[in-house]
Amino acid sequence: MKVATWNVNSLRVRLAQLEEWLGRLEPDVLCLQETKVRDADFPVQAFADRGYEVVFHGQPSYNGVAIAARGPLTDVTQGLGGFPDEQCRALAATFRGLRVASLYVPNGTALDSPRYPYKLAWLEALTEQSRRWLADNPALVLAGDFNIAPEDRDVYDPVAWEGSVLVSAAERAAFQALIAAGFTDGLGVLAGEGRGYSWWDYRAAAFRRDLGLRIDHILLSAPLAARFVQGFVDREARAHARPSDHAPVIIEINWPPA
DNA sequence: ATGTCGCCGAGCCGGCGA
Repeated sequence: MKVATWNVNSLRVRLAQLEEWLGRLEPDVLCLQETKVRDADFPVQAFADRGYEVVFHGQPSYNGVAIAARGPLTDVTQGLGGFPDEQCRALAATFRGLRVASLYVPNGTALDSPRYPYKLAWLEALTEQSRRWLADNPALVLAGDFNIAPEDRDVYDPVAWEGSVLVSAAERAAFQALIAAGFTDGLGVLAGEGRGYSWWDYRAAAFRRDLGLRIDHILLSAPLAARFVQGFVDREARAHARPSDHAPVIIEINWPPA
């Protein structure tokens, strides 16, 4: 089974690219972030035409998450339990026995911004919710834009970025606390090849110069980590005309068990 | 390094968030 995640930075703008991408990569499940579309305006038909069911949790202008799959999605839940949030950043569903969560972790803006403690609180709520999800179904995938580069080697210039949002010690500790709840960072276990950046700023020709960060992740619970086959960042999508600033991450796992 | 996008409300630009 192929599981993918992509922060599309506006589904409406990226829809044609996404349709083309579905045909090229053929994921079985795809988590989307920053759809920026109201539920009433969600382009359900475009997914149906490609053979995908889709569930979504959106709002105007900002945020918005969705999950598309080649088959029925059940037990759909929005948000993180016990963490009231006006922002649409979390959505979970079950597909072929696999529990999948599409996550758009708050950016945080800067360490002195009020959005920074919100980000840390959100991550703590995610870890708590992940424990509950695992208790219900040990086959769990957390996929999305985590807005955290876990290690210095996930940053093009760690010295320049030291201490800033996306790499700060508190964010990395929160990420490790989530991992410690029972996950493996799908591409994070890879070295060199395969462990590419997933986001490049639109400014300063960052993609052309490969000034990127690895902030989009697919976390696998233990039973799934044992079934990991391969994975990569699809840089081709970032090289497309009028791209999202994020590239998709896709992994293959041996699922369902034979 | 403040250079790019996408969103919105109200235009044909400016503020906001990433």
